Amino acid sequence: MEEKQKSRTKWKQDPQAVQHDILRIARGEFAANGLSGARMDEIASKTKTSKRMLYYYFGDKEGLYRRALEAAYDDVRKGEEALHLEGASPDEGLRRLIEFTFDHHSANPEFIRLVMIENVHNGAYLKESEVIRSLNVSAIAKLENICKRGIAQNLFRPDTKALYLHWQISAYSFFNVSNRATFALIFSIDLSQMTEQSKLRDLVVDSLLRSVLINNG
Amino acid sequence: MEEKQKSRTKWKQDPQAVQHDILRIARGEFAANGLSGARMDEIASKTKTSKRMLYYYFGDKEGLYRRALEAAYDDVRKGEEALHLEGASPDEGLRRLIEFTFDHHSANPEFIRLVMIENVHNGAYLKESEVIRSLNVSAIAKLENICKRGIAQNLFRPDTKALYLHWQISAYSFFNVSNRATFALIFSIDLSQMTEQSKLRDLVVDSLLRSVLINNG
Amino acid sequence: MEEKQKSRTKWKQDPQAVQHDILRIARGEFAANGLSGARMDEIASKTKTSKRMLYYYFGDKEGLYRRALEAAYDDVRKGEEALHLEGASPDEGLRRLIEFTFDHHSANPEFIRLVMIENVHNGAYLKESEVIRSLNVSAIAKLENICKRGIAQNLFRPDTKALYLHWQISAYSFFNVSNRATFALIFSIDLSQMTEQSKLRDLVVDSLLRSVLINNG
Amino acid sequence: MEEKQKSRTKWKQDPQAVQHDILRIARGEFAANGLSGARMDEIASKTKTSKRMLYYYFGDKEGLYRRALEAAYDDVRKGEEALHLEGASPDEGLRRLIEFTFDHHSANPEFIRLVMIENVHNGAYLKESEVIRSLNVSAIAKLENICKRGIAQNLFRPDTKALYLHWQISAYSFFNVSNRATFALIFSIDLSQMTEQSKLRDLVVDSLLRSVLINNG
DNA sequence: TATGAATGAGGCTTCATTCAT
DNA sequence: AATGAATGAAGCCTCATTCAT
Repeated sequence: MEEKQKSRTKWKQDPQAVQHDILRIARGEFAANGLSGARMDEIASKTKTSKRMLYYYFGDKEGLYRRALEAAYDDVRKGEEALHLEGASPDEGLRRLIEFTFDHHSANPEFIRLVMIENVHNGAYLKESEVIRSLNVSAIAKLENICKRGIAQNLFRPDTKALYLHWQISAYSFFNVSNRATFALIFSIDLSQMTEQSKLRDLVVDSLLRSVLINNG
Repeated sequence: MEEKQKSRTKWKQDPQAVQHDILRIARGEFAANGLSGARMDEIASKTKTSKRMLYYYFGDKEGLYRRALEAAYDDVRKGEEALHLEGASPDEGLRRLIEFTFDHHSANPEFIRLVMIENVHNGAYLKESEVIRSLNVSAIAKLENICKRGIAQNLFRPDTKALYLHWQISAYSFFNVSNRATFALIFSIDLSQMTEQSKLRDLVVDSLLRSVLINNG
Repeated sequence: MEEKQKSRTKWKQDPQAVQHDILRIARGEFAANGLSGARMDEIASKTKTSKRMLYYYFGDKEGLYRRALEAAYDDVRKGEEALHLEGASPDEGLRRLIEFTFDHHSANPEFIRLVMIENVHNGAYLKESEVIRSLNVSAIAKLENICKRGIAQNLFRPDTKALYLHWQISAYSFFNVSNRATFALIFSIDLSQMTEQSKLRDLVVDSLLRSVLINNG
Repeated sequence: MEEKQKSRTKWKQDPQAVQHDILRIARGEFAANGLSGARMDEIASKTKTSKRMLYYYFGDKEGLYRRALEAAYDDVRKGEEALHLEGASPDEGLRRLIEFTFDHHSANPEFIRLVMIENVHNGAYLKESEVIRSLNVSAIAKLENICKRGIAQNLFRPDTKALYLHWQISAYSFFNVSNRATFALIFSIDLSQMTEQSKLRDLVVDSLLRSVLINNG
C-alpha cells in the first residue's frame, strides 16, 4: 500500500497537464458509470489535483462530461488518421479499412461506452459541441475515395454509397463492443475472446466484401 | 408535499394491475434516464400509486430496475413469437426474418435503450435474473431451422452459422436504433425518417442475403 | 449547558406545527442576515426538525424566504386588525392611528428588517407572492374612512388623500426603525431609548395633525 | 479561466485611478446585492484590474465594503455642499433645503441602498469607520442656522429643533427611495414616476412647512 | 505592482429509503 | 394494502482567499 499522497510539486503551473489529467480520469469514470452515475468526488480523488479544479476548468459536471466526450472523439479521430491506404487496390483497401475500424473500436471500449451513454441522452451534449462537427469530413473521406475507385474499376457494385457502407461497418464494429455483455449472457458465449474476435472480424470483412464486390461467386 | 396527489379512484385492491402500472412507468423512466439517472420520486409520481408501493413490491431501486428490464425482455420475446415462417423457402424465410427483426427493434426503442443501459452496467443485473435465461432458446430457433434448410438445399453457403448470422442481424437492427442520435449529429442525416429507414432495411436485407446465398451474382 | 437533544417525540405528525416552527426561525435568521447571509444549516439547527424538512416543505432557500416574508406580512396585518376606531372623532382617530402604526412598527423590528431586505432585492420575491396582494385593501381602509369623515366635517383639509397620508405615516414609522443604527452613529444620539421614542412619536403625531387639520394655529 | 480577461491598455501604474475604479464598481455591486450577496469575482470582473488587486488594496471583502461605504458617504456629503442658502429667508431656506434633500436622495439610490444594507448590519461597519464621524457637523449646520433665524424672526414655532427636523426630512427623503419596491407592489402605484415624485415632493415640503411655521392657516 | 493558477471550507440541494399509522 | 411525514448520507457547487511567479 502506497502512502496516499499526491505529488503536488511539479504538476503545478502546468494547466495543460492538469486539464489533460482531469479529462483522462473523467472519461474513464463517465464511461464506467454514466453521466449521473459518475461522481465528481470520485473523479477528483483519482486526479492529481483537487475537486475544486474540476469546476475551475470545466464549470460543472455537464461541462466536464462534454469536454471528456469531445476529447474521446478527438482521440479516436486522431487514431483513424494513422491508417494509410494510398497504394492499395479498392478491394484490398476496403478490407483493410474494415479490419482497421473493427480493431479500432475493439481497442477503445471506453470510447464506445461514452458514445452509448451519449446516445442514451439523445446526443444532447454532442449537440452543443462545436468541436464535433469537424469530425464528419475526415471520418468518411477515405471510404469515399475507395468507393469511387472501386466503382470506376468495375469492382464494386455501382450503387455502393460510402455513407451507407460506413453505417454498416460502424454497426458491426460498434455492436461488437457495445452489446458484448448482454449477448454473452443470453447466448452463453463470450465473443470477447481473441479467437472469437478474429472469427467475427473475418465474418464482417467477408460478409461486407461479398455484398459489395461484383464478382464474389 | 414533494409529490402531487392523484385521485386514486378504484385501482386499489388490484395488486397485479398496480405492479404492471409501476413497471410500465419504470421502464420508461429507466430507458429515458438510465439507472442512476432515473428518480424514484419521478417514477412514483407518474404512477397511479404512492412511492411507498414501489418499495413494497420491488424492494429497492435496483430491484425495480431488474424487474422492469425483465418485463421488457419478456414483452419483446412475446412479440417475436408472432412471426411464423413455416411455409417459406429458406431464402424467403431469411428475408422475412431479417425484415421482421429490423422492424421489431425499430418499433421498440425503449427496449433498445434498456439493453444499452444494461450493457453500460456490464450486464450486472441481467446476470442476476433467472427469467432471462429462458430467452435464448426461442430467440434463435427459427433462424437455425432456416439455416439448416438453406444449407441442405444448397442455397446457403455451407459454413453459415445461425448464431453468427443472428449476431449480424442484431448488430444492424440494434445499431439502427441505438446510435441514431450521434450518427445524425456527425453526418447531418436523420436516418430515422421513414424513407431512410426503408432504404436501410433494404440495404441490410440485400447485404446479408448476398453474403449468405451461394448464387447471388 | 443543556444536553443538545431535540424532543423529537410529540412534534411528529404535526406538519402545521413543524412548518410554523421553521418559518418562525427562518424569519429571524433572514431578518438578521439577509437572504444570502442567512444559512440553511443555521436555520435548521435552531429548528425542532432536521434540515431536510426545510426542503421538504419549502423547496429551496428562496422558497423558504418567500414564505417567511409572507408570514411576516400576514402577522403584521393581523396585528393591525386589533385597532378599532369606531367611536372616535376624525382627529382623535387619526391621532390614534398614527400612534398605533408608529408603535406597531417599533414593536416589530424583525418585520421592518425583512421589508428592508426585500427592498434591497427590488421586491423580487414579494412580486411572486399571491398572498401579499390581499393586504392592500385592509391596510388603508381605516385611514380612508377617517379622511372621508374628517373632510366632510370640515376638520381636514379637503385635498387630504388617504394613500399619501399613509405614505407619510409609513415613512416616519418605518424610518424610525430602519435607520436607527446609522442615525445613531452619525449624530451620536440613540433614538431607540424610550424617552426619545416617545418624543419622536409626539413629534410625528403633532406634525402630521398640524399639516392635515384646517385650524391648527 | 473563471474570469474573462480585459484589454488592459494603459491603466497600469496609476494606483489612485485603479482604486477609484474598484471602489466605484464595488459600491454598485454591494448596493445591488448586499454585503454577503455581492461576489468578489463579479466585482473583479467588472473592474479594469484583476481580483488580486482587490485584496492588495483593500485586504478583504469587508475592508472593501467599508471603503466603498465611506466613499459613498463622502460623495454624498460633497454633493450637499453645493447647496447655498445665504441670502434666503428662513422659510424659503427651509423649503429649498427640504427640496434639495429630497431630490438629492432621489438622485442617489445607490447610496440609499448602501445605507439600508448597513442598517441591516446594525451599522457594524460604519461603527469602525473613522471617516464617517466628520459628517455630522456639516450635515446639520445649515439646518441649525435656518432654525435659529426662523425662531428669532417669530416665523418658526419656538420649540423647533434642527436635529428632529432633520430626522423628519430624512425619513421622507429616505423612505421615498428605500421602500419604493414594496410600496409599489402593495398599493399598485409606481411612485417613482416623475409626476408622482413631484407630487410627493410638494407634499413633503408643504407638510413640513405647515408644521413648523406659526401662521400657516 | 501585478497576475493566472490553485484551494479548503462550507454552502445549497437531492437522493433513496424508512417510520408511524 | 396503503400512505403522508420524515430522514441521514451524500451529492454538486461556490465562496473568499492565497500561492508562485
